[in-house]
Formats: sequence, C-alpha cells, structure tokens
Amino acid sequence: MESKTKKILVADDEADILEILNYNLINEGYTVITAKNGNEALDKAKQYHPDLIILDIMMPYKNGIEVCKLLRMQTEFKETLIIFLTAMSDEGTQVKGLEEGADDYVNKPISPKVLISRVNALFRRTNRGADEKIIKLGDMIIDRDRYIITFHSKEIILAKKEFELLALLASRPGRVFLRNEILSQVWGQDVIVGDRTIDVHIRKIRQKLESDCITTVKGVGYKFEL
Amino acid sequence: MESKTKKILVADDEADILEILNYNLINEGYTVITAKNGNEALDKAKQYHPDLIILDIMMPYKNGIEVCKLLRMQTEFKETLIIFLTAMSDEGTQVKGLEEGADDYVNKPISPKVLISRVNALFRRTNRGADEKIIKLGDMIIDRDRYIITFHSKEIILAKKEFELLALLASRPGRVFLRNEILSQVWGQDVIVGDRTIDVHIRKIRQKLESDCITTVKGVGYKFEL
DNA sequence: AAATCCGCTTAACAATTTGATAATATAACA
DNA sequence: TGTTATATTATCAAATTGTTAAGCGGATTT
Repeated sequence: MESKTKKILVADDEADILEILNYNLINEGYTVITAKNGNEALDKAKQYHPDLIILDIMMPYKNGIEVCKLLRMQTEFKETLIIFLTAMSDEGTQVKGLEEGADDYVNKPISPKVLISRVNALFRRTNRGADEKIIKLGDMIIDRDRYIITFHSKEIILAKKEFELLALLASRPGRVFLRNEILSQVWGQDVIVGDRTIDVHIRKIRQKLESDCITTVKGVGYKFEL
Repeated sequence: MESKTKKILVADDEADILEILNYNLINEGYTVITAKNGNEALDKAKQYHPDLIILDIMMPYKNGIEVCKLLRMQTEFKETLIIFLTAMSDEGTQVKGLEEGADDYVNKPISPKVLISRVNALFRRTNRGADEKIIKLGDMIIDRDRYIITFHSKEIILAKKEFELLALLASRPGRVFLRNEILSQVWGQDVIVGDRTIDVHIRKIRQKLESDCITTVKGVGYKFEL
C-alpha cells in the first residue's frame, strides 16, 4: 500500500465543513491542518508547508483566490497542490480560480467521497513517474533524483557504484539477485571485473548504513530486506 | 520561446460534442485528434501519443473507464493526462473514474470555457518550474528576465553562461543534473566543449556567491541546494 | 585604430575520490 | 575436516573534479 503522510491544509470559515473535511481526510490517513480565514491559511501554509491546500473561496480576511495568488507568487508554493471549494457555481469564478493557479475546483455542497477521490487523484498524478525515481521502504528513502539515501532520518552518502548497487537490490526487496545479474545491471554486460569486487561494494554499503539489510544467500547472490 | 503545441485526443460518440470541443480546443492552440468510440480511442492513442485524452464514459465498443484502465496498464500511457466526460453525475461513477487513474472529471452539459480552463490547469502543472521567469529560493532570487541574481539582499552579477548554469540547477533544487544534461541545456546539443569547462563555470559561481550551494556528486553531476 | 576589458574556453597540473585487486581471514556446508 | 564461498582489509591505479593561469576574440572605450 501507499504511504500517506501527506499534509493537507483546509481553510474554510464554516466550522461544520471544516469538521466534516477534517474527519474524512484523517480517516483516509492524511494529516490535517485547519484555518478559519485567509490570513490564517497563509500563516499556516508558511508554518507547515502542506502538500495540498483546500481553500474556500468565500472567506473573511482574504478570500481563497487572493490566498492562492499570494501563495503562487512564492517559489516554495509553486508546486503545492491547491483545490478551491465554494458555493458559487457560476462558471466565471470557476475559470478564474483555475487561471489563478489552482489544480482543481469542487462545488458545494460537498460530497466527502468525491472530494477525497479528487484529492487522491491529485496526489496520484503528482507522484506518477516519480514513483520509479523514489524508492521508499520502511525507514529508508532512496532518491534517484538527488542521489541521496535517507535512513533513520539521516542522510547517507554513497558513491556511484554503491548507490546503484543498493538501488538495484532495493528495487525488488526480498528478491535475490544473482551475481551475474548484479554485474550486468550495475557494471554493464561487457565489463569484466574480478570475483571479489561485488563483495567489497556490498561491504561498504553495509558499513555506511550501519545495518545488515543486505543478506547474503550463499552460492546464489544477495537480497535486500529491512 | 513557446512550448510545442500539445496534442489532445477527444473521444465521444456524440458528433456535436466532438465538434464543439474540437473547435474550442483548436482555438486555444491545441492539436486535436478525435475518436467516435472506445476502440478507436485506443487505436488513435497508440498512433498519435497525445499529451491529454478526454474520454466520454458512455461510449460504444469499450466505455471510457475501460479505455482508461487499458491505457494505464501500459507504461507509455502512465504519464498521459486523462479527463473523463460524462452525463452521469452520480458520485459513484465519478469516484470510480478517478480511482481508475483519471486526472480530472467534468460533467455534462459541458461548458467549453470550464473544460478549457481545466485542460490548461493540467498542462500548467505538468510544465511548472521549467519556464519560471523568477525563481525564489530562501534567500536567493533569480530573475531570468533581467539576468540578475539577488542573494542575501545583495546583487550578484554573473556572466551569461554562469547565469544560465545556475538558473538550470536552481530550476529543480536538489535534483542532480548530469554533465550531459547541463551541456545540452546550457551549451546546446551540438556544441563540443572541453571536459573542464563546466567545472570552471561552477567554480566561478561558487566564488561569486561565496557559498557552497552547489554540490558535486562525483561521477554523476551537480546539484543545487541551500 | 589602438588599447583595453570581458567572457569563454582550454591546457596543465593538483587534489581528491573511487573502484578494483590481491592477500588473508572467516564462515558455511558437505 | 576439507572445500568452497564470502568477508575483510589494505593498497594502488584510474577516474573525476578543483584550481590556476593563459589565450582568444568580440565588444567597448579612448
């Protein structure tokens, strides 16, 4: 299953809507932050850096569209997902909202089910493709884009070959990779290296991770598990 | 420099809807391909590889949801944007559509304006970051229009190549750019420059910024972080 | 027009990191 | 116990990047 530690900021001035959304989103496994007006939304956005912001348009102290505009002016919120929420169903507002940089638009009265499926769809789309770039396994995050491994919330720096070797093993946790497979995937088909080369790299990884998450299967190869 | 024209495949069995969408999308500058049923949609998707597919749910010879499911099974369509279009407003269908991997969902009767703003919103998100005029990152502001960098409220003057190199790295903070990528983005595909050219420019940037915000990833490339 | 400046590239060398190997120790297993 | 496969360690060569200075050519100034 997917790890949903995503933070969602919900901003609406109606207390009962806030409560309904809060309940349903938490139920889906999201972390929820709430705000009762535009200014509070801006503050909490800066404070918590949510992955998604659900903004009511009609709010006191800066309406949703203003909030969206202000957020989009800052680079740190360029990627943040934004969904507008409003009773106004006239299409002018709807278009304006999307042009201001929102990612979706849901009309009130809200169906929690629909809202949640839209939230999920946005996250799914954001992660698409990046899924293969980032491998998450329990306490370990392998980021192929950044060439960084995070383990126990600590950054581990591996050399290129070490990184590629670990990334290969971690791409199929539990599966045993034969020495030949490892050689052709990490070193290339035509490269000839000595017998002990793989071992040495495995050792360095084990050392740097300070953990025995790589298991030796004698006579066969290596596998990765936590 | 304007991004290349996006291809959109529209599939609906109602001829007039097809026509309305065709007209409006072409008017917005998109290239449009049409299909009259599910099977035709699948064929044309494979043939043209559109950037976005608008799928009516109620269609003969495979409905929209089936088409979506079949497309998403293939790696080449994992990234393709999909919008569902349907008269059915019951929320079960809507949720199901989004769960099947659609990116958005629009109810009939369709307002061309709304549909187009949703289409634009989807593309905007996909492209975001690549063509930002101004990049703000913590204490640094990169103004691509004026070719000016402000860092710690101080103006830093970089030469053209230095500027473009930094702007490239900063366009995706944290991401590692391979030397090849850097070469083709900053110097151009067919330009051949010596091995040490990039290094020297990196050095000058580091020097002028008086900060080590560019990290070397040996054997891979460089990345920018604050 | 000559002198100067500036950005870009390169060459040459230094500094650093990486990866492969050999040699030896240890563990697994028949 | 003997045999085989893997672990460990140190070492060295190769690959990669950092640094500096110098040259070239276009643009600007005098």
